[in-house]
Amino acid sequence: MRAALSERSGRRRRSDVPEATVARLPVYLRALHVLADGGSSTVSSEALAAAAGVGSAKLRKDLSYLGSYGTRGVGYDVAELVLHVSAALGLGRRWPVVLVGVGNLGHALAGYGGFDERGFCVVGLFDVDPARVGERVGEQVVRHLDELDDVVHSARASIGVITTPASAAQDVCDRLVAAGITSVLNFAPALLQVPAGVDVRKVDLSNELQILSFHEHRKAARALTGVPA
Amino acid sequence: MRAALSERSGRRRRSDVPEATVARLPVYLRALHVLADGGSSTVSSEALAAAAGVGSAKLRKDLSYLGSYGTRGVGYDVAELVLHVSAALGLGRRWPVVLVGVGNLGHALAGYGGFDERGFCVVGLFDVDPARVGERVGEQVVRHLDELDDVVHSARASIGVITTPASAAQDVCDRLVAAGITSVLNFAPALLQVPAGVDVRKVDLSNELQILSFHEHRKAARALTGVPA
DNA sequence: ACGCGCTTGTGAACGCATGCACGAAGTCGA
DNA sequence: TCGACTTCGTGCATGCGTTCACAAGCGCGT
Ligand SMILES: NC(=O)c1ccc[n+]([C@@H]2O[C@H](COP(=O)([O-])OP(=O)(O)OC[C@H]3O[C@@H](n4cnc5c(N)ncnc54)[C@H](O)[C@@H]3O)[C@@H](O)[C@H]2O)c1
Ligand SMILES: NC(=O)c1ccc[n+]([C@@H]2O[C@H](COP(=O)([O-])OP(=O)(O)OC[C@H]3O[C@@H](n4cnc5c(N)ncnc54)[C@H](O)[C@@H]3O)[C@@H](O)[C@H]2O)c1
Repeated sequence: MRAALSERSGRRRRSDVPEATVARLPVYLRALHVLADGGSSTVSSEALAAAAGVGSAKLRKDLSYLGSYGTRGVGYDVAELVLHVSAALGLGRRWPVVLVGVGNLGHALAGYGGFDERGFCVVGLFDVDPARVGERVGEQVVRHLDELDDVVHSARASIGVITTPASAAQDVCDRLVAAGITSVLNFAPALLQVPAGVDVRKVDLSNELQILSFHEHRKAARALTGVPA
Repeated sequence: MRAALSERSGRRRRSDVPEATVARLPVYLRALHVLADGGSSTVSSEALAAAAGVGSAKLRKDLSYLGSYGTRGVGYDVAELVLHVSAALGLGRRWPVVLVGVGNLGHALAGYGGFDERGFCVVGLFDVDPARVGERVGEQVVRHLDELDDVVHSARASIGVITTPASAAQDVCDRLVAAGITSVLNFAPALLQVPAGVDVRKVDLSNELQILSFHEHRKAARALTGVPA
């Protein structure tokens, strides 16, 4: 019998949190903040799970990847858990974010206060349209895209948001990566090509609507054929 | 061939498409449109998969849930596949959509032309703020929320979008459901409670950023400790 | 001090999704 | 007409994620 706990690839290490769990941590964190504001000092996995809209077993397993921060027979200390989840998400610091494409959607995002409340702050707005450059949006002034490198470097930003038309998205993405950005949130309906080490998340509102229409379609079909109540 | 297809529960029926596949169909559809605009009349699973950013085996399996619309040795007919995928997504018709909460984000969505291009049309904008009601946004005039029932009923809308503050989201959702809406796209950071038969999809931009910051955090930690190369 | 009830943390079973590998089926050229 | 080549459709194995169920652990009341 050879080394039982091999650290061969494939084995899950201590600090290795499953992606599905990572995607739920922000939900838990928000639920915890609501509970904290409501005056709760401790919370059971059952109650927190209900507040987050998941099963309690799933919640416990998710939190167990971060460590053993609960007390058996009691539950979790809300304030303490907020700290641990925040730490896991890297929210111990405030992340500078740059946004490119200050159009319809970019304006809404730039003026949104919710980001600052959750650990992010916009340090730069960029566009190429001369009519946009110089415009004041929120606490920032829209800069020309050519200034991207300077701002990213001086603010040490590593997160970028793309709200340009799809046709410009890949080019903008390349410039973001060249400037040092290593995480991209993309609202344009385009598939971005990035080098290894750079993360991309895509938010596509049309996709969401089409997924809904798929289910609507099935509901309507089912109402006619299968189950007439 | 005998009818060996039992319709036992648990068996996957013909029209039963896995949820993960449904979520990718809009991506394929968009890629197909790009290819069609580019002049391609047929496309192989390999090429379409590359355009959609997935593996070719996954793409073929996904499409196989809709039927056998490919030609071995050739590939898929682009125009034909567009029709089949559109049909599966229920895009044979144009879906009327109502939007509640014409603030920062609501304005951006209401003025967005991309929805109309993809099978949806906004048939009503609603708010409770007297200052907003009456304002012209895009091709619509903002109505008071009290008119929701009338509009939903007369336009036969079944899809609703919520862009109100989180505190009002559940109340607005209840009113949407009461008016007859059976699919909700929610941008407010709140967990919505809905009766069975109503679908909800949530889009939370802060969550997306926090997921990115998790990975950024790990990258930074790894750069210091593990792999200095 | 001690047992009782409550809740966590986790091993194990299960189910879904992904990736591989290949037979089936169609096209194209000779 | 036929054979070789191309690509689809899919059974199968693998891995990931979810759910179940329960022992371990902690606080509290007696
Ligand atoms: N508006 C919405 O509600 C909405 C909804 C879903 C998706 N989207 C997507 O978000 C993106 C932006 O949408 P929008 O409505 O804000 O469009 P928009 O045209 O109003 O804004 C786009 C902005 O990007 C700028 N831009 C263009 N090319 C650029 C470049 N190369 N570098 C920097 N900036 C550049 C333009 O000057 C403009 O200000 C689009 O891809 C759209 O499909 C928007
Ligand atoms: N703006 C953004 O970029 C952004 C980003 C992420 C999330 N969000 C979320 O989207 C939602 C809207 O954001 P926003 O920036 O547009 O806020 P906003 O305050 O600009 O707009 C909210 C609108 O909803 C209306 N409203 C309030 N209560 C209502 C009710 N009961 N019925 C109908 N309408 C009502 C208000 O009158 C206002 O017009 C919020 O939940 C926010 O957290 C916004």
